[in-house]
Amino acid sequence: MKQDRKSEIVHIAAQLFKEKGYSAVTVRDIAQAMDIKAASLYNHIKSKQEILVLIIIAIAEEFTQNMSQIVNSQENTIQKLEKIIQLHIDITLRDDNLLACLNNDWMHLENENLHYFLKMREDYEQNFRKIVKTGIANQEIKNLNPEVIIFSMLSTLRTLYLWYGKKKTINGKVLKSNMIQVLLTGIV
Amino acid sequence: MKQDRKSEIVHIAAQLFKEKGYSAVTVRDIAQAMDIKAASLYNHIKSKQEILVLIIIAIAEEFTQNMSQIVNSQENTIQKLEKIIQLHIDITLRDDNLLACLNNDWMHLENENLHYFLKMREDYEQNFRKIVKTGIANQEIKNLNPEVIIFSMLSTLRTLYLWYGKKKTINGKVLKSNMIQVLLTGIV
DNA sequence: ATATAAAACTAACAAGTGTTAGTTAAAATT
DNA sequence: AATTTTAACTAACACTTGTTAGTTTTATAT
Repeated sequence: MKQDRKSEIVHIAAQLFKEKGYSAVTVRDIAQAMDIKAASLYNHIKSKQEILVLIIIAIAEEFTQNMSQIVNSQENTIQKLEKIIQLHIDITLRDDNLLACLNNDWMHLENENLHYFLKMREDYEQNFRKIVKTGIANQEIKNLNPEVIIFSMLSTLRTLYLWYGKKKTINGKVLKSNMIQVLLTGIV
Repeated sequence: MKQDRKSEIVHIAAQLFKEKGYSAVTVRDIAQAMDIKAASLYNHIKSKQEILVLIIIAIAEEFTQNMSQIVNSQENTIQKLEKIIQLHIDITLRDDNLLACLNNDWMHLENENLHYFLKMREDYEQNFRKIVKTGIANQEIKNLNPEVIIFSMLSTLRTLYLWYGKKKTINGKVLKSNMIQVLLTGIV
């Protein structure tokens, strides 16, 4: 089936992009990794750029949609933050290569796709900010600079793929409970 | 003086590398940003690669040296962790472009420089690990998975430049105290 | 078995890559 | 003022880039 081969290209490309970045990976590199010639890729994809779009946009939409559900739910702030941690862990464990690519290569998206991505990213952070500020107002979390809180949590969650790549031993549940403790209740 | 022009190239290149990554920036891009022709760059530098080396290695050595002092000092674990936070904040506020480049483009270093960098990075993390494990043994910090603690702190500190780029308003001291609170004592 | 579609191939393109050679203008030193 | 050094320039190189055209092989459907 056609979709299979295309998806194969996307996943192999994502792995290469993770290692060297979008710009440093040539279509000939991707073809070689699939054991075909570069021109043959174009039976399945429209351009190198299309590969990048397929990698990034789907995952970005998944984050956006889940965040929207979380922020609109009836749970308290702590539960919402735990759900966010869970979301990042789930996607990282499932698709760490795609996620690496989203994190490192989004700026090579072009035109509408770049704008669409940036809009989603902005919305995501805005929702995060809303949760944190509500939590501070409710005295569910400490009255610290919300931007520092958001940035600290997000940078850890966003780069989880870096660390998961090395230590695939730890299982999802243990990871989640450790992350929640470290990120929410601190280490001291 | 010759060194001035060379350093100018390095800093302008670092800014471009931060925006698009090492591979996506051409020597013609760098030249244009300096308002000269690409070939003229080669009166000052040996190669594009040399620029990358100059950007990354000096800062990596600065981290290595400071970490070595911290780990060998007589202070307690909390004080050591605070010193590490301080170190990252100081370098970020001073050289955020160089730091961005170190974080994103280190994999484009070649041969000995790549190995040298990776060795420094490994040593840095090893020293961090030692501090954390000692802190757990002394019951100065909670008995959580040390890798999760290290990863969480490091990913926040390493990507500080991302966030500082947007909000240059916050001053160093306030930033430091907020970071210490968030990273060490948690938000709940 | 034959016709159709899918997916590989070879060959080539135009544009862009880092870099070198040789030359000229500007600055610093004698 | 003459000379040397520094740093810019133009022109070109060999190679790599993403992509297209046209063709052949492989798999699917009739």
